[in-house]
Amino acid sequence: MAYHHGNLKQALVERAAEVIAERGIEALSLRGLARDLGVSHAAPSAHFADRKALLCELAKEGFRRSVAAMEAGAEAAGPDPVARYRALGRAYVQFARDEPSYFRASNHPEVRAHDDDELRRARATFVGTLREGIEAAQAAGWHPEVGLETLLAFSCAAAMGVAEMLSDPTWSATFPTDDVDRLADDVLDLVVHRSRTSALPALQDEDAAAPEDERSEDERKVS
Amino acid sequence: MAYHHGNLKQALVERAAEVIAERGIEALSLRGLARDLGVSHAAPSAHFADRKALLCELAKEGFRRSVAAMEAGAEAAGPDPVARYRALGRAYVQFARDEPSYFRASNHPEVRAHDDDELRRARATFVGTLREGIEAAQAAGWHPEVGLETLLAFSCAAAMGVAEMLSDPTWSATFPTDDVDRLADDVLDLVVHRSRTSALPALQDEDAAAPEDERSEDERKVS
DNA sequence: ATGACAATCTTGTCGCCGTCAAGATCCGAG
DNA sequence: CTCGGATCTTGACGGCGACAAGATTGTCAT
Repeated sequence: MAYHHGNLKQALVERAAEVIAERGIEALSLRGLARDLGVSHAAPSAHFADRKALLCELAKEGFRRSVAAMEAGAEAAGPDPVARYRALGRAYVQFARDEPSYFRASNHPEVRAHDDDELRRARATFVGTLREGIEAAQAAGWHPEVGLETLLAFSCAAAMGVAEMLSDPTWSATFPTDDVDRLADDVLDLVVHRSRTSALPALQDEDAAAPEDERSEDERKVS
Repeated sequence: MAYHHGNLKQALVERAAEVIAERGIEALSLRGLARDLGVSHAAPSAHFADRKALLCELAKEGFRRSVAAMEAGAEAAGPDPVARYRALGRAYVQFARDEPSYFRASNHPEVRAHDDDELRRARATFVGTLREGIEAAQAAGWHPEVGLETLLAFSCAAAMGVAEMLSDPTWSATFPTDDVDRLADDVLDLVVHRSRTSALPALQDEDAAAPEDERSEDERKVS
């Protein structure tokens, strides 16, 4: 058996993701990881100064992956800026459910409080991705009456909230929902909901770009 | 000095809230609390089986206080159901900023995973408060085109997200905002944003309960 | 080759913490 | 008055984070 593990750092991160997925962040311990990987109890300290540093690494990877997922989702959504913006949120929710470990690490309060430049940059990249999507959507007529910063805060809050709820079995149990995907889409529709001052053409409508007149739309309501 | 502390249980909860506010949930330890209160290291075990039970108690108290704050906020908002619904969210955000300890305890992932009937009931009461507000608002014409469960999930997610962001200095730092109250109100306006299919009369109007005619409303929009 | 050097890993230790067990003290019901 | 339950103390055990000192390995200049 080799004295050197070879790639202990990456192995630690990967095993940590497994442990978090199985038993939660609180159950994560450097000693436990070392035991799982067959190295001595202090081996991780060569790669991570402390427990927080490991979680921080997970969180950074989480931001990277979520940004990648969001950009891929936007790309798959086609050219319409509002559809792309909506796809950002959809991809983020999907990411939270696909990779709960990295998602939870990114949003854990203990990690949030951790002061780390690289982490801050990763978080800023994430927010920047959202911001670009909002700017493009707004330039296309989405919510022109609201400031960018307000839309950004709203989008972040909504994305976090929806992702948190739908990726957490405890919350899912509170809402009796069999089809989580459907619920996610319905909630996202509310988030993206066009403002009445918006000059956007309807999604599956051909045109009717009447900027101030929306009476025809009011008709088809309640059913 | 009395052998009995007198009201150790409540003292533990209160001191725990202080510690959380000062140094975060992770810095909370039963032994530390016992030290602060001048009792032996195992004294807390008479009132709380383990650390989770203490956090769980904090969380329950948090749900109670947030519900009380929300009901008070709704009461102060007057009779209009949509205004009352909006006040629920406003009060919850305010609660998160006024009592960060109880708020954080209620939403901490470690506590969420804790299986406790009383906690579940407290959480259900919280969700129920929101649900009633939504039902009333929807009965008054707010978002008639969306299902109640969808609106509930959206409201919960938005409330959580906004409260989480605006009560956390790390997130506040990401958005350069001098006036948090203003931002909270603007974001909440987006959450409550009337649907274009809504038959609601305007907020500060006297009556005009025309059920099918809302052209006059479209004129004076958001401002 | 060889020796310096940094990276990596091991072993040992310390103190804090959660948790359990056993016993002491207090208080009220009978 | 005594009995029992609630409350608190003392003591002990193991797990964990953190630090220090030393062993092992690969690299690189000489």
